[in-house]
Amino acid sequence: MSPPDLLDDFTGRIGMSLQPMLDSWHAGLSDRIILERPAARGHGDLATNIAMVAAGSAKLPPLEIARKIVEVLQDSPQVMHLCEKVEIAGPGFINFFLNDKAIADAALGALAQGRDYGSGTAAQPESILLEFVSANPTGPLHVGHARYAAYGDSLKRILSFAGYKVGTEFYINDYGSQMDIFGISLALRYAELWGREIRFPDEGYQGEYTVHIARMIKDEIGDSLLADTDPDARESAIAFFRKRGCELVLDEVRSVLVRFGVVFDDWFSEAGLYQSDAVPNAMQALTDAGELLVQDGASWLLTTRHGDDKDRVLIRSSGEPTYFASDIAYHQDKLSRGFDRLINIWGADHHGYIARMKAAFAALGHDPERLEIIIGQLVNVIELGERKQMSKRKGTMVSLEELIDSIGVDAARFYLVDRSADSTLDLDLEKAKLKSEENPVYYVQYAHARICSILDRSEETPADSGNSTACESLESQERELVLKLAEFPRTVTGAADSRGPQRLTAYSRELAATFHAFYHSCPVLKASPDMASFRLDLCRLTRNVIAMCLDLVGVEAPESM
RNA sequence: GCGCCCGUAGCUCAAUUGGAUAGAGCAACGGACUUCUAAUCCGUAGGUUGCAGGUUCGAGUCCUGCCGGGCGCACCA
Repeated sequence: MSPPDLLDDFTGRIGMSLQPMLDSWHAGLSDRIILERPAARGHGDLATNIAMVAAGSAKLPPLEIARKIVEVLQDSPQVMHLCEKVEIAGPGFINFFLNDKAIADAALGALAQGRDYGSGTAAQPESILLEFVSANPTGPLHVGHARYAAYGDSLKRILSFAGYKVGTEFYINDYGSQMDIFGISLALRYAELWGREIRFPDEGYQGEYTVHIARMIKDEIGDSLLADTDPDARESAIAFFRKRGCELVLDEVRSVLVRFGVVFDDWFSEAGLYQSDAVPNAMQALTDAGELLVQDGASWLLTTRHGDDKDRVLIRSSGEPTYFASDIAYHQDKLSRGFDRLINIWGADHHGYIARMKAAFAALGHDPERLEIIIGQLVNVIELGERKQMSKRKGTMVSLEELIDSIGVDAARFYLVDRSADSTLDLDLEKAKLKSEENPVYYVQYAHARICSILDRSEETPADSGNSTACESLESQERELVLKLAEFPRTVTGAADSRGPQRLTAYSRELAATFHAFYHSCPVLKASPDMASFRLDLCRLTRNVIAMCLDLVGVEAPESM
């Protein structure tokens, strides 16, 4: 159990001092009552809206409540010994001006926690299965997948840091008609490599990459399947190309993701579901629950009972199960593995699928709340000022590989995760290349490198960390830095709860800016010995927090630049 | 037509889940390197948060209706 950080500690002290009075007003300490850093400097270091919130149940004007609260706080040593002064402002805010000693102590307390500072804040540390990317294995990943990979992986890191137990999974859609088309496309490319005339079907995968894959297969098997690749090719040959092509694509997908810093705990094959009884079992469970209806020769899941706008086919009249059928079986499997919550990250083009999936959960007797679907908006590629539709089939796309090659992993990940997932992202690769040196990631990394350089030049060793005596008097930039550092635990909580990694990149920029300002006005190594020692501790803490922020979004924290 | 997402500074985006005077970066302008990393800092300028109502002590944030953009609405996956 790590000690509470500055904000939590102070909140606790206020709460304890005010409890009796709040009880008498039947107000309680609801989560609407917040302690936060006010935007304006003149409003103190910390502020609370408690008087305004309590006004409702106390049936008194906010300002009057605020006066009574401040009276009580003035008599509370545990609050006042941290404060310079307390004042009432605006419609009833109570503003706290902390004394320098309290601020300096907070920094040393945070530093003492090392890599645990800000971690383990989850209110209920549930176990979560996070599924993302899950691209069809019919070609390389593109920048759209890159966005989900960066977002999902950052979310995994953040949730884990916050104390959740998180598993990540890539669902391989290696079954169904798209795979058949992929197999046929490869067979045709293969024949083409042997000099045969081919006519490529419109719905085939025409991207250049199919040639490379076909060549790899050709090198493996020679001409042994050539006779089978005519327009009326034998099913077994198609099956071979489908399977081998899928394996080769997955090898590439896996390795480019590793390069991108994204490693999945599990890869789950849809085709594998069909090698077990998972799908029939799920159908049976739905039949037993009376949720299935046979009509027009097909089996329908009555999802309208659970809020969907139309019922959905699970088994076609041909007897073939739909994608939805195997997806239900897949989610049954996920639940059977004991997760409290399933989070799926889907592209915006799948949002229409949410209602039916949740309905299936309800039909199986599960609480749909356990399934959380995050919709990530799409990435548009801009070329010569024009929006281009990305299509794997036509081969018109910017691959993750190209993105990494042109701007690097750090800039790419920071850029992709630096904006909320629910706004569409336009990516102009040429512009991104030109502008990559303006990427804010370097601003943050530079602060880290700067600190490392200072620590490197100082006489102190890592063993001196945290041994400074708290300063009695601080410069304003020192106060700002500590207060900014004090926001880190809440930033992590906010990022985890709102599933918003961009909170961390935004925070890391603010922290870097605060540090750079501190750097310019507060010399570290040239200060008097006591002061130098304290400032070195501030540097260590800042370095740790920046490194944690960057790590939480999968970006390196370099020691020099 | 119905559903989901978005609309904030010239551009790209934030905004502590409803808090006080809406903030950063880029672009523009003016300053600071014989100094612990100038990939930095300090300052100036830039806004009716798409529009109109509503809810309340308080709205960029919540509700309703418009306008504009994106994405969906299969016995495809």
